[in-house]
Amino acid sequence: MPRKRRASSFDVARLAGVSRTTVSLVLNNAPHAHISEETRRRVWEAARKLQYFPHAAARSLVEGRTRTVALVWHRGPDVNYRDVFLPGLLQGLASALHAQGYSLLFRPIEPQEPDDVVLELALGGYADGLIISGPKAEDPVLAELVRREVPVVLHGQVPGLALPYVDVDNVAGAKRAVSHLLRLGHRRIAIITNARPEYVSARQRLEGYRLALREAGITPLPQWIQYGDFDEASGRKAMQALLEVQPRPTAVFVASDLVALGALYALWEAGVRVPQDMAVVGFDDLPLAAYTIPPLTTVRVPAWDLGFAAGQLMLHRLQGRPAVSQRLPIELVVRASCGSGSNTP
Amino acid sequence: MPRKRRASSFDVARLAGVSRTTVSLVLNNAPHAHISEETRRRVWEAARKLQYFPHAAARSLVEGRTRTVALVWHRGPDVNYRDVFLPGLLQGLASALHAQGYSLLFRPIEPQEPDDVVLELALGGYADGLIISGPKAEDPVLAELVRREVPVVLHGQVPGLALPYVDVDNVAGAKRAVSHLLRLGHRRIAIITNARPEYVSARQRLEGYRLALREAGITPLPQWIQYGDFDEASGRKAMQALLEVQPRPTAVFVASDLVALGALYALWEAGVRVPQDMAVVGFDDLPLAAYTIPPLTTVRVPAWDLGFAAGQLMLHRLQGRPAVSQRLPIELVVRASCGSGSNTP
DNA sequence: CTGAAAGCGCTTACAG
DNA sequence: CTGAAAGCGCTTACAG
Repeated sequence: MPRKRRASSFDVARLAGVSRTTVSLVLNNAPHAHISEETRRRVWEAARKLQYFPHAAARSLVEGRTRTVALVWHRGPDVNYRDVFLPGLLQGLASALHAQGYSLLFRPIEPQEPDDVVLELALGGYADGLIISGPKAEDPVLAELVRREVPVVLHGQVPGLALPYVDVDNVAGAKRAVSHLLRLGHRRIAIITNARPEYVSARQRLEGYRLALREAGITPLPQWIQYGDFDEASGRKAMQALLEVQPRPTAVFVASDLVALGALYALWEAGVRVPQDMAVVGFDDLPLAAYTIPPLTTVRVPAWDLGFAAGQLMLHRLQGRPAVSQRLPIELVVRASCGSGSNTP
Repeated sequence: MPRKRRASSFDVARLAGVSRTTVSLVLNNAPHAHISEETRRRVWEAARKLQYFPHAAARSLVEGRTRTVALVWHRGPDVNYRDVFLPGLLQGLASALHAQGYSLLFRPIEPQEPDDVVLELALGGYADGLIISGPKAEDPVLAELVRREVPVVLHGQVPGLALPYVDVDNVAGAKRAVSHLLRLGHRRIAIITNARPEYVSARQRLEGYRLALREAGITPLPQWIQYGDFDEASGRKAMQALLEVQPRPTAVFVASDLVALGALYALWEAGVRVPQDMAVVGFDDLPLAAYTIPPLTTVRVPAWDLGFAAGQLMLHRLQGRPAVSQRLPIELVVRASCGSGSNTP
């Protein structure tokens, strides 16, 4: 048995007593090849014995595809925020890809990197398709990729771009959260968004908030609407502003768990009890949400499912099947911070 | 300008009026090639104009290496725990690799997957080397990889294996945390480990705890030592046990922020004030540590640095340079939960 | 049912 | 200083 050198199809062919053609046909389960059971058995046995794996580069070269998909991870102002979802997203994505024999390349892009690097991923034969997370509408690379007919799936929506995407249903999620507060009897319900209004997700979650209030016949006061900026510090500041509003709101929908963490902190500092004096609902359902003080009622964002859906979408695109954008459904996780759940995580 | 078809070195050669050899020599900055400035300029110009990127598979095939490193991410009982560090680790790793033109393949391994898949990564030419996270000492794949001389770097130590690794200095970190509590005047200091004693990191952090106490002339009571199990629930349970101990400890070192989150929760439930009635120090410095109630004093684990160091180690190994294991230094981040920091995050 | 041969797109000795 | 040619390890028509 060879120790260092990897086995080639030639070695397998020799050991099995057949040609390299036959080895390839058997190992790839070629559909139209009529090969005897006995021959197949011998080839598989030889491959196993030699620990033979077809060389990826050789196969890529001849097949004209890499069976690899790249996740393009733009570093930007919201990267810490998205980082929380990266593990789930990556593992869901990998799961979809591996099921079809595809590999996953992870490619973070620093702000100062030239546009070329994304193009190179596709044109240099590093990946057959790109999953792009944190896309920007104005990004010229996106247009260039479309022009070169590179298969692309976006993680997060970009209005005005006809590219397939996966995302959660932000509007429905926010609406669900606020409806829950309304059902608990709250009328003065404020919002702290997850991000500044330039961000699509922030606008959509704000829209869900407005929709829920409108259905209840409530017009939110302008002071009820505060903008978060991805992190805990922004939530603390926004909550401090909210505490000044007269009459004080009795509930807040915070459209991000991280921002909500800062908001809870501000309430604790101010001696305002949650949920008695102020009910709080978050968005994301990070693992920590079950252990905030008190535990946070929140809207679950299924990171793994998003990754899996993105992978499926890409595989469909790569196989020429219709690739339709996915807006994944959300779910409200009721804990103690809204006043209707239990205090036990 | 071609739209769909990617340019090949042939296209570049024709446009620049030279041979494909010259194109390759120029674009790769071949050291011994004496080529006129004018020719170089023409080649670069043609490559730029055609958006030419050498085909990765073709290059891999001829060079006999992929310029790709795979991160092997074993899913196991501690995966949620390690997931918290994945974004930092990945991005640090990618940063080290990209600086040298290497790509990063992400490969999660599910528990039921056969051992072959890790071997295939190397023998099938998917990667030149493997970074293995969450390695197990008994893993037969590890031995096989060594036997086949596959370059491997471990994330986390495995005693008895002569493979290069990167890790934090768990002993020093724990010792530092406990020394801080001693300096604040605490004598009855308990510990909740990050994991069960089978885990190397749990044993090392416990050792740091013992070392610090010994230096202060204190012998810990057996009841002071509780084992966490990666998650918040285990921290809550361990803290509840600790609250029964008489006389009650005045401080706890919780060797994981996630576990500490559960411990803080148990203290809140029991009406025990932090830090007045019980000082708490964590380990990891997750982003949320600054916003627990009260903010958590903790030992920082530099995830990005660990990834970067792992990448560097691998590159050294791949270039035949000495690859020496790295134990990264730690740092104590003082906040409010220990009683000596400020309450402002 | 199986084999000999071409070719995927590069890099690299080797000639000139 | 530059070009013609071999070869990396596969897959796939094409013969037989």
